[in-house]
Amino acid sequence: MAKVNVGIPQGTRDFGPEVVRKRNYIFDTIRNVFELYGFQPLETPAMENLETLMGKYGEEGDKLIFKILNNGLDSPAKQEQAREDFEKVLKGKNAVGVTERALKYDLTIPFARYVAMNHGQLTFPFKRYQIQPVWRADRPQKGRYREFYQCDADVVGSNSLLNEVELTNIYADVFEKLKIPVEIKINHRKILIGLAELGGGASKAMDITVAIDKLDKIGLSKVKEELVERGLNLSEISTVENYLSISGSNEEKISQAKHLLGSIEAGKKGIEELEGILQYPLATQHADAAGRHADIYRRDSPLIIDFTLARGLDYYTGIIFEVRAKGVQIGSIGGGGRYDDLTGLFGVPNIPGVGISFGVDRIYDVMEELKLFPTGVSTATQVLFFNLGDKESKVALATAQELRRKNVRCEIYHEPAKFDKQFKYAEKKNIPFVVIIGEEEIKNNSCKIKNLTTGQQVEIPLKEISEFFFR
RNA sequence: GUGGCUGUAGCUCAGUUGGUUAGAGCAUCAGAUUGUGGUUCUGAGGGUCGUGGGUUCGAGACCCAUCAGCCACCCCA
Repeated sequence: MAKVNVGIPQGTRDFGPEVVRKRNYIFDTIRNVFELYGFQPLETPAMENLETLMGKYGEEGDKLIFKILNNGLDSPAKQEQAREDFEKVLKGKNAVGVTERALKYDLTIPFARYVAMNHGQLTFPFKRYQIQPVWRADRPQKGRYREFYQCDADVVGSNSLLNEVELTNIYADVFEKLKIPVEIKINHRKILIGLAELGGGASKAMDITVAIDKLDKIGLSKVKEELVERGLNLSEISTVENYLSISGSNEEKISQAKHLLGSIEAGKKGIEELEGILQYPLATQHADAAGRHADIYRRDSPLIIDFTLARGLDYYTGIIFEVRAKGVQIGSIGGGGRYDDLTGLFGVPNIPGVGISFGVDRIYDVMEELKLFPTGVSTATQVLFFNLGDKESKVALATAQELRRKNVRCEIYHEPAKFDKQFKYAEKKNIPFVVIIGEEEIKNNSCKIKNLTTGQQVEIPLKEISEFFFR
């Protein structure tokens, strides 16, 4: 075997036929739900102007943006400028002479850019969904890739809480359809701001959220250590500790939060909105024929208040979401939230929005780990026609065409071969039926159909074949 | 960006303190079987031991470098 010296960039992957089918199953499920809720599709370019992306994802985010080297840097006319700009790059600055485009980092900012560019033509509220790859120059590890797909749904141009309710319903709907047990955690940025005002002042908001976000990972005592490092005094820390000790059902959490933060304007507002969302029923778990699920559902609601939820993206200002799969050690498989004024960054103020995102690649990993893909997903061809010679294959081909016209997916074995081989081919490709048309069958005007799953075989008149597959 | 682990057949992995011609299972192909798969049996192909250097009489094993993959931190989907 020749040594192949080829590869693909770190953190990227090829997807073989089986994997593509499974991924499409996820994409289709999500897309259908988006459509059910009245969202419209949008696609934006793989790359954006660098300045569109820079400064939107926080300092860390900027470092993770894949930048594209300008073409023509070697042209003599530009060489001096290129050299000068490269010096800037070495100092950690951006220089348009070297790079002025970048691969998109998420779907939300390009969407905001689109809305800003087209706000004159759009009817608001504008509800769009978008399913496209994004790129991050992160170091790959479990559940983390450098190229991965996001599926976003956003509503812009409306302040109504009903949008948040609909989006949580989309989350619940999709994950129910995919059979992934999830927790949909919700929190509110204003509650975090309220906490900061109470414990250290608004300027400490970032320090506090960063620290408490780690609670479930590093534990309370380490969080307190980190708060000390970040310059909070003892009484401030004890305020934060009180906040973190909030527990119980959603209702209990709300009432404790009111007690602690209800006197602060921001906190009060945040709590009210969380309460507002929880008042709506989450209408995903449909009663089955016997009417079960109908009332146990409220207790099993995946919607859970988590006051430690912070989320990194700078632009969120209201409700924030994060979805985690139960029983799988992987990061979040979805996230989102409300932003007051994203398009303001592009010169068009006063268009608020709220959105959610699905991480398909992680959802795939979760479903693989929990073995949740339905068996039919990898069935491509439904019927294999055996090839038993020249004359026989002509009949087989004609019959296959008849079935194909009726949308049955068929193929004919590519050359005459022993039964053994043709059977094994069908097996390997997971084809459930084989049709045998040989000399005998042609004489009788019939065909044999064998179900490879059950092993049962029947002989029927050739002209009844399509009925067989539509019983 | 920081740290750790692992690279031996297509895949999963053995390989003794450094010692003859580097093994197994699975997979592939052929045959037993010229109209009935999944089971079984027989046989075959397939390796520059990630790459480059070093130590040694001798390296798959030890040392250094490098590349790749995985994992953790940071951050995130």
